[in-house]
Amino acid sequence: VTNSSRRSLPVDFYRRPTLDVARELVGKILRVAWGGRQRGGRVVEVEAYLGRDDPASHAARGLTPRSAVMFGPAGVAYVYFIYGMYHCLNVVTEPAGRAGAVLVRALEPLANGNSPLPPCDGPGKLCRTLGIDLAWNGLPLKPAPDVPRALWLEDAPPPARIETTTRVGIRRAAERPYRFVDPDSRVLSESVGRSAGASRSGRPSAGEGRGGRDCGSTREGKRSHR
DNA sequence: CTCTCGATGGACT
DNA sequence: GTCCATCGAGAGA
Repeated sequence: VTNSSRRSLPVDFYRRPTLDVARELVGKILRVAWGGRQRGGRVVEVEAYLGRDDPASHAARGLTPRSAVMFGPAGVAYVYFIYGMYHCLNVVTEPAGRAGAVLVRALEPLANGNSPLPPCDGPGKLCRTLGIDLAWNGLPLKPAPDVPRALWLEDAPPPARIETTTRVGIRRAAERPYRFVDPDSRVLSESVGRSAGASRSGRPSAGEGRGGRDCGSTREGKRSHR
C-alpha cells in the first residue's frame, strides 16, 4: 500500500486540460481493489470528453444529475450506465466548476504483477471484468486499503508511440481527434475502433490485429440476473 | 473480412 | 418517446 501510495498519480495530474491528461494517461497503470482482491492493467486506449463545448460529452448540456461529477473536483472516477447493461469508467479532469473527463477504453495485463487480467479491450468489458459499477461513481482516485472499494492510477513510463484518432461510437463531434492509443498494444478495442473510427489505414503485415486476447486467470464469470 | 441488429434500462426532451 | 461514450451474434461477400 505504501508503494502504491507513492506511485499513485497526484490530484494535480488530473486537474489540467482534459486533452493533456488523456494523452499522458496512456501507459499508466490502473489498479482496482475490491473484495479482498486487487487487479489492474496498463492503459492503452483512452478518449477525452470535454465540457460544454464538446457536443459528444455528457457535460455538453450543462450540469445534470448524471454529469454532476464531471463538473466537480478532478481526480475522481466518473462511472455511468449505458445501453442498459454496461458501465464505463472515466477519470475526472479540470479544476472544479469546469467539466472534463477521460474515458478508459482498454487495458492490457501487466507482464508480471499482482493479479492477472481478463479481457479489458473495450470500455464495457473493462468495467464488467473489474467489477466497476455505479457504486464507484465519484470515488477519489487514490489507494485506500480500508474501504470496500478503491481504484487509482500509478505512474509509469510513456509508451514509445502514441497515436491520435477520432473517438469511437459517437455521432456528434465525431471528427474530433480526441482518442489516444498505444498503437503497439494488441489489446485495443479494435473491432469497434476500425468500424466506427475509420482513422488509420496502415495495414501491418505482421500479425497484430488478431492473435489471442491476453487473458490471465479468468474469474468473474457471467451474471444471469433476471 | 464487413455490415446490421437486438438486448436492455436510465437520462433527458 | 428518443437517444445512447457497447457488445456480440448473425448474415452476406
